[in-house]
Amino acid sequence: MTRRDGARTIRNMEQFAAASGFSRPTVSKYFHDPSSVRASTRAGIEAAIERYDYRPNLFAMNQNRRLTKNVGVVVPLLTDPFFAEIARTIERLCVAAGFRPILLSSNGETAQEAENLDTLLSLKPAGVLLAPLGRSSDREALTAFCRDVPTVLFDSNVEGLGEAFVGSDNASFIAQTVGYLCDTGEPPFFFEMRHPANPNANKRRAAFVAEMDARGIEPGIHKIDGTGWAFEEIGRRGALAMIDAGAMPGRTILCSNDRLAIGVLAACYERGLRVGKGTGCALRLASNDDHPHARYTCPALTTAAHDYGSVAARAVETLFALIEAGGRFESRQETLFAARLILRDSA
Amino acid sequence: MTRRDGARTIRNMEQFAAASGFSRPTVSKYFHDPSSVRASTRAGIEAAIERYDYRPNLFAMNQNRRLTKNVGVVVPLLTDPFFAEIARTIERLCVAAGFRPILLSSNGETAQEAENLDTLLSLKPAGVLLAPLGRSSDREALTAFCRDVPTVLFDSNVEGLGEAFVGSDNASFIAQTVGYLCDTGEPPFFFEMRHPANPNANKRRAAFVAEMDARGIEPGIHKIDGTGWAFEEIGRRGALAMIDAGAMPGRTILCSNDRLAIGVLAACYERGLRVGKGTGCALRLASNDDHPHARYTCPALTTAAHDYGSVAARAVETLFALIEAGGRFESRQETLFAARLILRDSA
DNA sequence: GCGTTTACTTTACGCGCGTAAATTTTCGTT
DNA sequence: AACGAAAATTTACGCGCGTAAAGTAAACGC
Repeated sequence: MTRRDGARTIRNMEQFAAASGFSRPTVSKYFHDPSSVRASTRAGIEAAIERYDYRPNLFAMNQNRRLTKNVGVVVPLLTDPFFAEIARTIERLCVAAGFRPILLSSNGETAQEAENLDTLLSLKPAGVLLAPLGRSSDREALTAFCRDVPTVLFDSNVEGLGEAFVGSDNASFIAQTVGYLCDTGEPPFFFEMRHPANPNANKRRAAFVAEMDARGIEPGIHKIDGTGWAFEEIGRRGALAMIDAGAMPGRTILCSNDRLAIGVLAACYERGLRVGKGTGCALRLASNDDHPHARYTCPALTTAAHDYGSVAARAVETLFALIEAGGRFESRQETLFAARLILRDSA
Repeated sequence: MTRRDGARTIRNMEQFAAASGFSRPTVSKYFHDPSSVRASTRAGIEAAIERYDYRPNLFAMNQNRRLTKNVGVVVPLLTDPFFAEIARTIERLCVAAGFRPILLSSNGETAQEAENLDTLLSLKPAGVLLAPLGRSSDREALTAFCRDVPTVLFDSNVEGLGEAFVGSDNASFIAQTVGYLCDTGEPPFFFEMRHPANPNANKRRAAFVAEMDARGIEPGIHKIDGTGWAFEEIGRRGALAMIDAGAMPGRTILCSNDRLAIGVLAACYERGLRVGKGTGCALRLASNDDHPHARYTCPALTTAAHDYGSVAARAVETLFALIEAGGRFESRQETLFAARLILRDSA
């Protein structure tokens, strides 16, 4: 016997209703929406819940419901603290709104992402918040999923997918970092992966080129090899190769994202290159994202910060609006939040 | 209408059984355990699954099952990459064994941990892998939960709770780091939080004292203030205070864990103290855990590594054995894995 | 070829709850 | 006090599947 039931006398809603002195349909209605019953009734039922510690069977509840109170949350990589943090915020907001968030990570793998959507499908979620892998997503699978489930994309946009997108304005990130770097010294060159997994990376590169063009400066870009999601290691190796080959295009680096920058910092340290804005420093390094760890690198990373809270809040709000609208919007909404420049010691 | 069903003709197992040419009970049996039907039958059903893309309703399946194929995985803080990584490994193993892992984070909060267990309870899991908060856990709630659900603890042990514990041998961590530091230079002093949230911290301190005693050296311990799970910031502030007060008991630091060490490194950098084993270095710093980030600190962190893989694998194995044993072991099993010393540049 | 085991089918019931329709009770209002 | 609206109750059925029992068909050993 796996489960060892105590002396819990109440086994189902029928018995609970009898014990609490109300009818089962009324109790059912209460559980569906407590505010749908009279205050006195509500108080009575809640007292009975307290007394008997009863909660309806989750599986039976959802079986006959067309849409459940489940909300799927899919992130590309949960071991990345950035996504862990935003997921945590989203979860909180969902719970506060009476929904049950189900957090899934795609672990950077196409197959896992598709599998996650498959899992969600069988959980009949009221809606899904999806941060797609991006380039390596199975577009067909995602499209099919979005046809069946009200979905709001966040973090990474995939054109036309889902009913809405909420994310950060990559141009704003680049404008601020480039602006700061140019105003305080030598213009930066852009450091990124040759084949970035994330669509934001492409937007950032384009924004960088545009921003430099607008300033009449030739945009320098250094592309490094490597695939996958181990960005720190990719950044480190790319930086080591660049340094050792004497191929550094300048002395001010703007990394596409913080995780790459963390790797670059490690490489610089290994090669004895001091990073920072002081006189004894060999180069300046700035980046984008304000990764939870950016505060604790050596030196602390100057970076453009996502508006975490706003992105998470708006994504959740949008999903709820979508659910109430019946799962479809007139047109696909895109919301972008501006970055906030965080000045630290690296540049 | 939220869900927009395509032309899927098969709506339930009845229809699927008819279409596949087998009876519903046989199909039901197949889904419960594919190996329980004849190979030819299995092939036929699988062909039909392929053709009709049918999957049984999750909620209806679990409603009448005493124990589901769900397995709960609860970690104290998912934004900590250490837990994210171990959770990822555990999830993989569960899926491979045909179980459905449900990952929940307690976010460092007592109430959230209790809530997670409550959520799991309603999901009728076959078993649960629980890494408790430790000191701040609601012991009563955990005890009640373990009475109802087969539970294996991991990472943090709580005496007497759950049917088994799988974790790392803190004494082995300390023995290796202390041994190395003592053999290669000045003996270390121990750097830790005054009121650590995690029980492993207490074991490590005790092991440190014992190890130093065994070597006939007075064990120096520096305790810092701070509560919560923002260890990097706590470590940083503690180190800044220590440095600025000139209260550093020595020039070799052994941190209780890597996240504190990361904060200490940041503080040292801010104060211009070079960390490492070279001649120009002001102090050496070693730590415990081999946090995913330890490779990318500046300098890279010398640390004692958890045997991630073994802990995860054994925890999962133990849980499956527990489930097969009917949810109870004769006696509470405790399995500890030794640490592996990772030499990098910080000491 | 027989008997035996194993696998499958038929039949039937139950799980716990959603939910609709019709009826009765309760409440707030004039 | 009377009345209409709101809320609760009664009754009844369905969801999709688990699962037990009894009977039938297929596979196996010798």
